[in-house]
Amino acid sequence: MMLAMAVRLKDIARDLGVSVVTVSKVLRGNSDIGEETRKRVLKRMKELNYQPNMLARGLASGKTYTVGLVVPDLVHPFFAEFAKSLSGVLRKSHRAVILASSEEDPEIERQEIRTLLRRGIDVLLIASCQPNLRNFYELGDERTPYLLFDRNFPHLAAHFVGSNDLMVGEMATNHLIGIGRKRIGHIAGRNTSPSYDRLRGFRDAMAEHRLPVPEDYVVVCDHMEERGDKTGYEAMQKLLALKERPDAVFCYNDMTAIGAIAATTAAGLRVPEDIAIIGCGNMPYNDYLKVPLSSIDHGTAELGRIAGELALELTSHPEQPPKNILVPPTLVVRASTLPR
Amino acid sequence: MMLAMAVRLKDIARDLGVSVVTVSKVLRGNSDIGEETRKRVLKRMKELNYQPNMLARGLASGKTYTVGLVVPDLVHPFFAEFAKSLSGVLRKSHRAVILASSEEDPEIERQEIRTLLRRGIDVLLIASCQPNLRNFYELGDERTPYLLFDRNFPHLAAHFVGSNDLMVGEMATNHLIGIGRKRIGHIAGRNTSPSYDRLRGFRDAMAEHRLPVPEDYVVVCDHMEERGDKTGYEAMQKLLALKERPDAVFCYNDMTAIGAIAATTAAGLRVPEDIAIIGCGNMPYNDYLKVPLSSIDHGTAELGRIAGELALELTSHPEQPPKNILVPPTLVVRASTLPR
DNA sequence: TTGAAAGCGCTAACAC
DNA sequence: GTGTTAGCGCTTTCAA
Repeated sequence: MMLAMAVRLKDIARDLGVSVVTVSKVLRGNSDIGEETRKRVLKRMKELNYQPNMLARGLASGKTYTVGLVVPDLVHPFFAEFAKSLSGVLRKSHRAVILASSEEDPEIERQEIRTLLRRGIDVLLIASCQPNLRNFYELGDERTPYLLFDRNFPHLAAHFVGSNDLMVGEMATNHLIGIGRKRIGHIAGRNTSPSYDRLRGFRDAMAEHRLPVPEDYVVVCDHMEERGDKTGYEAMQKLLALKERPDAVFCYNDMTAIGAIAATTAAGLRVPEDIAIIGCGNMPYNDYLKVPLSSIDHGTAELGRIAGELALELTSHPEQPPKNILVPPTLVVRASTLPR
Repeated sequence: MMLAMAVRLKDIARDLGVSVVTVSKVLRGNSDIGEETRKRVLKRMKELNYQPNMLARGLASGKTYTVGLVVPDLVHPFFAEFAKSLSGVLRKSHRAVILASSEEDPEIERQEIRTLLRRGIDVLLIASCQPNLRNFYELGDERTPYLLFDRNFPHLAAHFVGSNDLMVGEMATNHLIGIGRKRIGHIAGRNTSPSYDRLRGFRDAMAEHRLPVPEDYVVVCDHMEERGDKTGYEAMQKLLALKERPDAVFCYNDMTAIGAIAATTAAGLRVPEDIAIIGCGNMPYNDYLKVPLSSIDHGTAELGRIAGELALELTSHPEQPPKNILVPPTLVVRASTLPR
């Protein structure tokens, strides 16, 4: 088989007796080209199956048609689905996604951001695992626009796309109150805006119904994402050990809730009769669990779509005031929070 | 705040009164540079936080330090975990991953392969959703080495990394036989090498124990990945409708098995007492299901690691005879296949 | 040990 | 409409 070297604009120009610039203009749909020339060029391009070299184009034009994506953990269904939805949007606009996983490690995140910038991405999307803003100073020095998702930094004037986590907390809590529970606990995350906001939503809803939240009814944990079931199990044990234990618990995410349910049944109690439990994320397997798990769905695919569209907009109009897009969540009720 | 333009080799060269070439050599650790010069250059690079422009480097050298990854569905935990593990390996070697999702659509896959090649990746990793070899002809024309994973094409002399799916089928089936089952069915996939191989393993194991496999005991399905639970549910209904229904079923993957269990219990039968069911993939939530699900674990993280290492090797030695690396699976027993 | 020259494949600005 | 010139930031080759 003939192994053809990659075809270049130069080859087409030579074949047709025109200049490289003319060919380049046709390629980019530039209008100041004669109809006849355009046809000949396009024909030859097709014949040779010409594929533009994006490195060269990027170097010359400063636009790479590439988007950088940094997630804390690709295995977490939320980030996987977000990435999938995002890449679908970008594919339609002929953008590629360079993927980086920070493994919830700020130092790796920092390194990955650097690597991405070196590659000349047009825009960066990041769900940062930083507890502070350090990694963003580096970004501040660049002209590359960026967009936060899932995890916000209110003090950073940056674009953000995420679920409305205040509503998540309120919605979950109001649902538990609505099925007649009064002693409601919360297994919370740490150091991320969804953690803060869901907790705040929880407190707001409780306050509104004049229900007390004893200090030890809120268990704050690390590692909600990676081994959430273990985290949830241990957190729930603390709640069960309280003198007056809760009759309902709102868990930061579904895996934590699964662990919490396991701890509850291991202690000889029933879900939802003794303790109702709700999670967040609405994982596809929630229906098939030992106790089908109620959850707050934050519309992951839509988040990915919106983030993709905003990212595209930023590539053409980088200098615009920060947008803050919050997608409202929805409640999905299953057996784990059925009324008594 | 000072917004610095990106630092270039030229800037460092000017500051130090040396040539760009000298700086470039220091950057790449070239040995023919004086110790004194090297130190000065490195110092200045650090001071200015120099980051090489990978586009320019790629264009000039032909090496991009970038790997292309094409998966059929990023949301499937197997591909998500594979991608995570792979990107971990590549990060340590300062390679980036460009991610493309084919959505199980051969035409999208074809487009994505083209896009990746335009970007000058050093090596391509792909779990192809093609039923045939069409998309690979394009690859054959290029000098970019590529490596198949998860899904093999035996007639294509290409590198492959995957689980030993023949063993997967045998292991699952032997386990079901080992707990005393004799009428064993299989819910199978279509058009992919894991489907063929698991089916073959199933048949081999049955034949070895002189157990019959009636034709309608093998239900071949599409869409095992995306909505596997629905697929499994419907396939299981067919098996349940048989005059002599199976007393055990080996399902292509865990989601299918979950659907199969749902269909079984919906029909008023018990798992595992009436029908034992085993899946494949060993998803993290298998422990928490209504019926904890036995499964074959194919060591996804290790597959990703191995694929990453082979990919790196291919970037330095592209022309080597195709390797075929099969990782042996392991059996994980849970309640869904406990002996009566 | 260092650097000048050439070029990777493309685009931007401007002349014709 | 089309082409010329210049250059993106880096590497490669080869001469000094």
